[in-house]
Amino acid sequence: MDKFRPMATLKKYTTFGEHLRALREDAGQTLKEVAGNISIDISLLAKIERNERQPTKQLIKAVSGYFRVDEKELQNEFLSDQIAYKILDEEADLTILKVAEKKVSYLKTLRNG
Amino acid sequence: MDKFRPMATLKKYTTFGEHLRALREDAGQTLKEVAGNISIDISLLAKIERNERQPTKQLIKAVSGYFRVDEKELQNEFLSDQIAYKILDEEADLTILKVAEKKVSYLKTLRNG
DNA sequence: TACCTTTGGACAAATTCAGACCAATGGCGA
DNA sequence: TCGCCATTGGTCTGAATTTGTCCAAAGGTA
Repeated sequence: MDKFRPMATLKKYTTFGEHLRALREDAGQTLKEVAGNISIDISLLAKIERNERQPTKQLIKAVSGYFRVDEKELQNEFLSDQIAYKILDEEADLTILKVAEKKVSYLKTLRNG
Repeated sequence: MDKFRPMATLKKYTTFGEHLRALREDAGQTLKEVAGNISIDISLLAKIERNERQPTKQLIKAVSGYFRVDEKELQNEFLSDQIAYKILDEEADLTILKVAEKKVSYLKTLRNG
């Protein structure tokens, strides 16, 4: 335990990959260590940390278990990433988020009768 | 012109497909007519109207041109659909939209320096 | 130099999905 | 009821996308 290492978890994460990397560095582990423990290719894990590959649900489950963090939280981190990147890709206006929110509510009430 | 037909455009659309269908019905045209004019399979157009297939950008451009509506508007309709469906699929909380919004803003400022 | 970690590229495997085709269903007028 | 036209439903495939693998290259440190 290095009590002087700044905790990356204090930082506000902007992406899933950054979050994952912070978890690993806070634990003071290498890519090889983590990859070995969750049975994944080192290079793939590195790419996921750099957001060059998307994590599968399986991987999110594995890393949240391994680092003892809430799985749902990581899922949300990833999901909000996807939405943000899509909006940037399409150069869409942020107002569509409000539209999407209304659609969700509406579609939910439809399903529940 | 049937001045007594209720204009579906007065309705609040919930999905891209509904919007597209309303445009067609307001114009009083059949699937065959529209599909023929924009060179697309009838069945495919029907599925898109029922949200069983996703429109390509090409198709969005074609129909917005054909019905003389703003292309960007239809693109946004589709994009917000995608986001809404994703949230429903993943059973995610609506709060991730706020997170996504912040991520977009942050990533934008990064790109612009 | 030797060693360990991370990054990068190329490729194979797997997945995903629009689009095509045709059969089946539905509605409506004669 | 029959015939016609519009819509829907099911299956399949070609193509694009993307994960995951492997290995080489780069970077850092003692």
